[in-house]
Amino acid sequence: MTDVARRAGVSPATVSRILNGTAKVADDKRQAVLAAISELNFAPNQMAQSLKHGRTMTIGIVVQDIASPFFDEILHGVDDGLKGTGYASVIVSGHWNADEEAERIRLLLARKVDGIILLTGRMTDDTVLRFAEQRPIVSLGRVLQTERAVGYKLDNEHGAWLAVRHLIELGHRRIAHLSGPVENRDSVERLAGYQRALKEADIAFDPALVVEGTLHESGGLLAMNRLYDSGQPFTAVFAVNDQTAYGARLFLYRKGIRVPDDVSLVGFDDLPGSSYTTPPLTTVRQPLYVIGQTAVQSMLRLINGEPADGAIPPVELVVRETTRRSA
Amino acid sequence: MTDVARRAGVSPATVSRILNGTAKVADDKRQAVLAAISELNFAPNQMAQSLKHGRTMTIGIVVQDIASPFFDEILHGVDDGLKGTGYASVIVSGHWNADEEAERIRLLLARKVDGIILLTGRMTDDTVLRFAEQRPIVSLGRVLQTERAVGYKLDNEHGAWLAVRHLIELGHRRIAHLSGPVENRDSVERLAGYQRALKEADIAFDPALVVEGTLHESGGLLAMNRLYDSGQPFTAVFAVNDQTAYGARLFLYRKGIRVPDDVSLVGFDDLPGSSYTTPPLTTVRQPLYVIGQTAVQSMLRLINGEPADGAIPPVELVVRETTRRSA
DNA sequence: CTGTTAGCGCTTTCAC
DNA sequence: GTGAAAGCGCTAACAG
Repeated sequence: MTDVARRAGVSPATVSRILNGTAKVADDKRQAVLAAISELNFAPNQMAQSLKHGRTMTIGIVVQDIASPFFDEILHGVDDGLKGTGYASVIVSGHWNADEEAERIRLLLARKVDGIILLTGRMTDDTVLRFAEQRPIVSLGRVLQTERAVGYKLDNEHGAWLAVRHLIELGHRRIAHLSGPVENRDSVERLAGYQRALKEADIAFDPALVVEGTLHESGGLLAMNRLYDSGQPFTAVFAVNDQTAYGARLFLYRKGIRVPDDVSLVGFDDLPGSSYTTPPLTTVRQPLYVIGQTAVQSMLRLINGEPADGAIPPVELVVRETTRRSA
Repeated sequence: MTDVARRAGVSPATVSRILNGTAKVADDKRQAVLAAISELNFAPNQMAQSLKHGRTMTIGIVVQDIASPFFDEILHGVDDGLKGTGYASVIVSGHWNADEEAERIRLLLARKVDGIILLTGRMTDDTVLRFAEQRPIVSLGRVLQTERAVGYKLDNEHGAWLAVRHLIELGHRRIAHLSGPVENRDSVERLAGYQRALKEADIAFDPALVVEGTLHESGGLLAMNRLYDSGQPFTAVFAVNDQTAYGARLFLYRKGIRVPDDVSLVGFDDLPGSSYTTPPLTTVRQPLYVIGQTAVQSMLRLINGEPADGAIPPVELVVRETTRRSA
């Protein structure tokens, strides 16, 4: 910048003023500076600007798994939300581990990100709130509402209830559930929704019909395998998420059990791939992309000291082709 | 840091020395400083360090689509490769558009990233080389080998050849190809591999059997639809990538055409989801994860002024359950 | 309107 | 071994 100033015969301050439109500058000097800038191919050092201003124009995103279609779709929304704002994002992964998550957040804090978007995870709300003292935090998967932290929560219980009620309306009574790990909040909430739907239909809850998976395809396959081996009769399966459903689907295929002719299958998430499975998966849609966008908007408000609410569209049932009336 | 120094009764310089192990410090002072650090919950401002050192410990990653399983898997490798190196990544998307790509790179450059990893894209090699004058660049999908830039290239032609030869060995003669956009290098190389395999087997190339898709599921479905409507007989389909194959698979399902009983299907990429399609997809495996890791390692070498080669494992055919002997 | 000056938080000679 | 001082590239307050 000093070079530019010298070349244009002005002071660095003037160059700065022109760059930022901070004050009026005589036209001839402006031209000279602009010329010098392009000749020198100059671009301001954002790092120095950040040091000065105390803001890095960077926001940190904590996902749990960087190669998951679930987080991907949210990141897509985040990316689009950030577009044109001048902010960039640095993405780190907590790998579903509270300690690692905290570690990564400290990393982001050391980098002086202007805010942190936390996509689910295993940390306690207290820990999150403590971090929020340093930087504003927007978090998915928890209910938070302070000056420095807001949280969004999907209605997992309701979503699961929608899915199971759909199955019940189709005449199914023996409805199995491939659940997620008990440590996972979303999973237990979905289990609760499953149970409520059964109860409302006066169907007795049978623990033998609930098998725990891992939220991944492989876990879904294994869980389905165990359910099958248990010999329990069932005509429908509600999987805790789409990936679990994919795994279950494969097991069923291997056994020659047709979907939906022999058993109906419902997932949860509506991942992008779910409209292209064979057959396309009936599932509960989470507005992943919108969640990402909304999180960014809230973050921007928080950064500017404005209040942020946290309204996202509700979950909804998407009926495709893996469910049908019970024989 | 000044606070820490004051509290410990030493100079800021000493604190710095302890933090970085730059020089020997008396043990009592060291204890005092360490104590002060933890009492004040102090962490050095990376921004200031960067300003001083001229390196940000950040590397920029340019993908083309942030919600694609293909880039995701590479990013996964990148993320793991970065682990423990002190570097963080900022990911931006070029959306398969040369101008946008250049724009994003300029953004990264303004942020003073220490290097840029370019995952495919539409920019010319010349443009890349010009950017490489400013920061080291590792690029996927092009052949580059200079002091400041290295490139990796998958053997698309060979991969496609493997896929089609497999089909031919199974007795197929009428093998259709769902291709990608002609602007896409990878796609035309795969088309070339398809043609070479046919030629080697003395099967005449029939342009009517090649239909262009978009590299996405929807394009695969449409392309398959057009092929079907054309009335051309075929017993096997080689799709330019897995996503195209997924789309094709769905169309076939809708028409009641069985895979692999009625038609065989091969993809390209071996996305994580491809082992869980119904049935699991035969495809050409690209070592996506390893590519990501390798790119990081090369970047780190480049940054340190060391030479970097660019060796990645070869593509290989993964035979699963969508191909079978022609009737 | 514009130049001078100070300082963001850290590291690194250079003396002592 | 340790402190004082200068400086990374920029911006903002203060004079003029």
